[in-house]
Amino acid sequence: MRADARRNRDKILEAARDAVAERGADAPMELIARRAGVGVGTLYRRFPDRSVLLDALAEQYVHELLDSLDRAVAAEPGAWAAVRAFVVHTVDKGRGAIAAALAGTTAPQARQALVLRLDELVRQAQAAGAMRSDVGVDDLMELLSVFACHPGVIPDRFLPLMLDGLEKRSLEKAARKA
Amino acid sequence: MRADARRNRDKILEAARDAVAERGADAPMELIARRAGVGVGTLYRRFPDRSVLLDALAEQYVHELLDSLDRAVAAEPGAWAAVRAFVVHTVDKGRGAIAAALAGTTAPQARQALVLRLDELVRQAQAAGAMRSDVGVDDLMELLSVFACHPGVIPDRFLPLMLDGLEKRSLEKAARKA
DNA sequence: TCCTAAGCGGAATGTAGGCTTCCGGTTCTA
DNA sequence: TAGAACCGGAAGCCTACATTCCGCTTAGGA
Repeated sequence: MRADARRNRDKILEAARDAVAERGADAPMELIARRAGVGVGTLYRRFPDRSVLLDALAEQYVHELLDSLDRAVAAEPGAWAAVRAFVVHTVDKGRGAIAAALAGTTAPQARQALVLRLDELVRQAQAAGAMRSDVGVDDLMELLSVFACHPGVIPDRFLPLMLDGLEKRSLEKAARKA
Repeated sequence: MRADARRNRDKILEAARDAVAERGADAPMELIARRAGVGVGTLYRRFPDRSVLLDALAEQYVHELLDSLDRAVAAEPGAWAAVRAFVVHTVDKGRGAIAAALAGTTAPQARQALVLRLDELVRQAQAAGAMRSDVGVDDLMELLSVFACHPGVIPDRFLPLMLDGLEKRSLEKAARKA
């Protein structure tokens, strides 16, 4: 693969990510091409159809989430803190719409890895008594999707509330204050 | 207006409500007509363009919400209980997508009435110390929209959590248990 | 019962937005 | 410097809708 071709491939992937985040999984191919500063022809040569592009995107994204999760685990003192940090970071980055758009559809094996890793962490947090135990990974994944679909005011206002709801200690803390 | 014409008008409104709930504000006119068991021509004679139909829908819906709110106030013992019941009922009925789709767009005066009424109730609940005071009507309306957009598992799992988060007493209750 | 204005259905038309292909020109790189 | 790999984007095709139009049907008053 020629150097310029690889460069274009990367630009396309980046543009696609933005476009999909904004307009959903059926963002126009032409829009993606324009944003990448590339002709549609180039886009189609590299990704013969939309699903190929989407797959590539999903895989890339899930890997980033995995990295982000690892970083959270390394940086935070406990399992619950790591979960919390991961959720906040993911929602903040605001690219979650991709995850939402692609949720069940693509890159199932990569997604699975993420889910397993997160599940492990959730169980730890719950075992440590730091997190409500009537909520599971699947709930968390859905939560991410929802917040991802409503960028802006919704996450800002409700994410902390939601996280408080998931945390056990905060309940005690709040009550102690009252 | 002839009797059959009125009958059709009602059928159209009902079909439109379903269609908009499922497919958003730009649900195909033809779909609406088919569901109403009516030709497109009939639809267009009654509602010259989409916006007229949407307005009628929004007005009808907001009035229902107002009724529902009044009923909740009459049936429940306190302001917070009424707010809670209203939210649950609205999300359950699952037609909230209409509200979401139409949110800022239409029937502003009717919507305003609902917001005022709900605001009053929220303030009461907060004054009585039953509800978190860092959340307002606007937040509540947005919350409704979000849950409305994600029918199914999301509301089922998270609405109670969210409501717990909004309630003050539940915090104390939970802590007491722990 | 009969008449006719009010209604009705749905084919036909017009339009917009997108997908994909194709090919003449351009750019790497061996 | 040859030529294989690449590029851009115009062109054609297609799907999905909105909206109009008109010949047929029907409610409901005289």
